[in-house]
Amino acid sequence: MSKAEQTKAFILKNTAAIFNTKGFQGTSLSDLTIATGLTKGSIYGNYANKDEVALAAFDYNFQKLEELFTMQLAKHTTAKNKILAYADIYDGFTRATFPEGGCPILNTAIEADDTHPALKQKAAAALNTWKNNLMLLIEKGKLDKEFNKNTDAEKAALAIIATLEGGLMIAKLMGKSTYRHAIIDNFKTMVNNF
Amino acid sequence: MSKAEQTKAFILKNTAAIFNTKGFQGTSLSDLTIATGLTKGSIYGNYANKDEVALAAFDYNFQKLEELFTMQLAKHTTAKNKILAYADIYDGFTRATFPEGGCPILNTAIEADDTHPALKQKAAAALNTWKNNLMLLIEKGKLDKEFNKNTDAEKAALAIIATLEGGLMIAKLMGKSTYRHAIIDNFKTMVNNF
DNA sequence: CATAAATAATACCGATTGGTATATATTTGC
DNA sequence: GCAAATATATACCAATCGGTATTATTTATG
Repeated sequence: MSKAEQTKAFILKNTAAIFNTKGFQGTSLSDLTIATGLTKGSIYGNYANKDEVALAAFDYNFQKLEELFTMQLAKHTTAKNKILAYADIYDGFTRATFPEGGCPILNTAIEADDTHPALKQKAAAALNTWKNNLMLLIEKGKLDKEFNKNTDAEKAALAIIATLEGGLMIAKLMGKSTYRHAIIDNFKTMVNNF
Repeated sequence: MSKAEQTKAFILKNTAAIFNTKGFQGTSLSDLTIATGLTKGSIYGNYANKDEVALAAFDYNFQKLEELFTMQLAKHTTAKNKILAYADIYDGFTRATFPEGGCPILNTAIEADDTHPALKQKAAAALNTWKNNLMLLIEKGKLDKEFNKNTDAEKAALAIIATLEGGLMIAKLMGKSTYRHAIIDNFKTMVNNF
């Protein structure tokens, strides 16, 4: 890895969480220089502008999320249990393993949908990836007789994402663990009914 | 209504949608002067600072949302049908009746949860109001034998909000009407199982 | 109609914004 | 180990940020 590649990675590692917490608009160039210890000149030597850093930061954050998903899902063998594992992941969004600032897809979707087409597209692509992975799991579950053969995989995948993201928003906003548990319970019931 | 009260209302009417679309950080004082045709001096004569305008704008947006809810729910008599009416409201979030920029609770929750305690608190209070209204409806539905007497009203209310808000995010991000319909279908199924 | 009080416009403030041209280090290949 | 290429820091830019003191203009009142 060349020096430039190292620095680019170093910048992402130290700023991705800031973008996910403060948002694109809320993150300033000086936030980036403070977090990295680098100067503006150095950052702009590696990225063309703030947009490029933000887009790369989104990729970084989404990749971390995917790694977390992969790791947690690997603990289970059946399709249904793998899907139920999302409950544990989102239930534990306060833990260090979960990206700081919450779900990057949700955060980016809400901030960028009316203001930043490039970021919006990134979020949309990420959500689509997630949806497709869920659909594959659901189809597998149908083959293994864990889910009803009449279950619409796409519909189910979208319902899962909506429940998790909406639930995450509520849990983070209200800070009540009873709410979080209630939502998780409902999620499990839903999955068990597929 | 005094001149000052008129101007304050005028400012809100012309800027609330901007805050809901661009967010608090994304909305500048000059956005406000352009949208109102007033000068900075005039705006700061009616509001102490940008925060005060933003907080009032949230109240304005949430009130509009409540009016929309009230109007649509009034079209139905039974508790279950009133709850199902939320599907139509959120399904039609692209229509002029729905606040421009999406759901103010969702938008504010995501932007402010880690950055702006006062706005976060407004969003939390709004969500709590909504949750309580839903719980009353669910309890009524239980009395009227529309819902199972074992249904946990709070759990059900939280599930409704999570599904709607998560679904709204997906629908707005992806822009696919089939996704929107799939989420609405799932919502209806969920409510029918309460 | 005159006057006082309330409201809005003007003109300004320092700080910060994202961004760049240039100079200085630091790597890298030979 | 020395050049050439690369990477980082310095110093600067105009524009905009949120905010304010002061002046001008309305508006209400006696």
